[in-house]
Amino acid sequence: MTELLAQVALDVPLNRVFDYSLGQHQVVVGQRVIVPFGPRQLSGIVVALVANDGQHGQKLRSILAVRDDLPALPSTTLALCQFVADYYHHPLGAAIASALPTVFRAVPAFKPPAPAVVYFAADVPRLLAQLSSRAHAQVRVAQALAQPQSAAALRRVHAQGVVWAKRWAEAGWVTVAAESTQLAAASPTLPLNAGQQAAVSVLSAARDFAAFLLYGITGSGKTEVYLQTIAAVLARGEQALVLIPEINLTPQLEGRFRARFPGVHMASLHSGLNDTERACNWLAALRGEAQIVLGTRLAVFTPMPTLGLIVIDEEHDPSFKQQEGLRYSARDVAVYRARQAQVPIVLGSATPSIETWANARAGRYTTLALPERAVPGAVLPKITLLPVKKAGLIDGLNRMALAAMHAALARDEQVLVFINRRGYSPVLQCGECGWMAACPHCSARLVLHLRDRRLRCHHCGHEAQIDASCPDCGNQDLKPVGQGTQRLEDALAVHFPGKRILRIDRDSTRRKGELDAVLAQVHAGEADILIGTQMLAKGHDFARLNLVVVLNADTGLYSVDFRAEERLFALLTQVAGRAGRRETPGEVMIQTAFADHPFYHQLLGRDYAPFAERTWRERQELALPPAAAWVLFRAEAPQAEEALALLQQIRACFAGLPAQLLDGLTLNQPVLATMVKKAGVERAQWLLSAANKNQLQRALHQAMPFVEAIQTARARWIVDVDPLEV
DNA sequence: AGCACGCCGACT
DNA sequence: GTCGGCGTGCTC
Repeated sequence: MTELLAQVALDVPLNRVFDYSLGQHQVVVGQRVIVPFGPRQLSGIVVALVANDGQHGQKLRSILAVRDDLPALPSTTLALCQFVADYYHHPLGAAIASALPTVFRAVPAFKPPAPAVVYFAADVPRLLAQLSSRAHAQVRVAQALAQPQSAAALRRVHAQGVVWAKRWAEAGWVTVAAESTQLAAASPTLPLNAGQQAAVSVLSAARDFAAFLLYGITGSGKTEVYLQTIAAVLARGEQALVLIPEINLTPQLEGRFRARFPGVHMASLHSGLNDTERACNWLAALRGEAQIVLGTRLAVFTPMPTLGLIVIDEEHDPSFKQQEGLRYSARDVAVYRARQAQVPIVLGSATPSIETWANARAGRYTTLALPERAVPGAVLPKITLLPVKKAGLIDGLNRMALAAMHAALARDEQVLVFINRRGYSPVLQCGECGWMAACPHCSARLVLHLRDRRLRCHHCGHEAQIDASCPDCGNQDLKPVGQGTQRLEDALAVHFPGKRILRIDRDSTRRKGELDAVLAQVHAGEADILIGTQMLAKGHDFARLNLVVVLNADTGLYSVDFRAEERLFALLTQVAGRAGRRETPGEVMIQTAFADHPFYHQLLGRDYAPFAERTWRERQELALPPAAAWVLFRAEAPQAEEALALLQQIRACFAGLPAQLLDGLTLNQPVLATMVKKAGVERAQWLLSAANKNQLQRALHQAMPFVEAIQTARARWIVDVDPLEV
């Protein structure tokens, strides 16, 4: 009988698995094990059991422990991780690690907390009769038990509250019950318009794999379509996986789902949860107890034994692509997973990514259009373009924008001014010689933050004193150039005396909970003018807000990044969605120097389709994704030359491929990164372009072993398949 | 990625 | 004389 070895995937940056003898342990594939690894111990997942062919000799070590805090991962989850590892050219162990909650990556066994319970005394007088009337604290706790009380609530009544309640429970005077989900009445199912009805019918009927683009303008009621489709999935006894962007309005959407499905076990998986909550929710999904899983991109890996539907809301959102480590696209992984699990997937957006658009127009995805707003009579906000002429601007604002703001404020409405630049001004410049304050660690300007009288680098966090005079020529006249949120706040305070101005950016909402507090202030009507960055673009629904002014939209046009226009369209559509969500029509004023650009023509047309079509044609003409497949190698080193040299070596690994694999590939030259120096290291990148993803993957699979074998002293590289930002 | 081993500067 | 800097080498 041959001895079996466990192949264990470990979260180390080595592209292989490690073999261990089983020792005395019973081991199955998918199980979590603790193994010795050099001088330390690591947690890993058994990915295969193979016969020992004796090739390891004395090197073979034995599994130290099998953890039963986690059921063996299903083979489908392992297969999904294997696909992700192969496609993104990342070690399997790292892929599995990113699929697991953090507690299952650590060596100690995870101990789930005791389920939350409530204490309750059905007969308080009988309980009180047992107590000495002089035991005032006990009496207070007993009286509180007339209502069901959580342990935390009892502790607030008295430090010993829980201890006493447990004692009384043993004596039978108090009952202990699981903290049941509040069985409130379900929020009503909303009536559907024709488009929504058609979408729900098609989606509810779909079995097996099918991909749908739910293409609905802002306010067209996509969420209601998800909810009613999910209701059908739950009725079949299947689980639904809902992926949402990484933004701070997860609680709102979660609330809406919970309200609709009050008795349904819903597990959320997002950054707002602590490690324990996340592990518990994840386990509930794995055991099939959680019927709905709602989470950000990391939730795409959650094992779900009876998965019946995947929903990706705001599928165009860049946060679905992980920007470090394993650089996966949760949207693309989700489509693969839907195919693997033979279930339908819905990608919803008002402004679909061009990738999804191309899939839809090629017939790979079925388009379900929601052309009308869900609330009858609700109108789209009016969009006006305002010219930016240096002479015509007052503190960066067009006269008409100022006039519209005055009018809106006079009607007691709120105004949102959207500016995508934090700080006071983005540049501090010498009026004499042109010197500008620059970061010593990055090839970037320092941003002037006048509030705390500091210069700050937005890329590495470096801070510096404001120079009294120009370090180059000694001139005392250093001027802030350009406008940020702080400077705008100062300017608006002068223009609108007495109005309450609230600035909402990363500087003003740095600490946890601060943003929620500020938003609550807005909802309570404690602000007249809101100044916001990107943060405010998404989701927030302010009732009294009808005017939105966008200041520096143009930075998205004529950008080096070919996806900038696409992002700007999505952003402005979302910003416009902030205005006039109720009965009053909203107004959006966009200050631009390029009013003639086809982009604005199409934005004003309020129809994404012509923009998407033009963009898709351009991508085809220029062979840009998704009309081509890209992989980007990034390298960093103390000196840019070393990074470039490493990229040349990587390039050589591809240049040496056989001719039939080179066909359709474009091997560009390594170039310096847009921001060469960042946080003290110098960076360069090399782009490899292929006619399609298959060709790219074939070349990568041939060449990557050679790339991984490159020995470098000081330079590091990473690979980014389907990069979002170039 | 960690962590150990291994050879050169400023301290009790 | 040692404490400790981080270069490079290995992990079944």
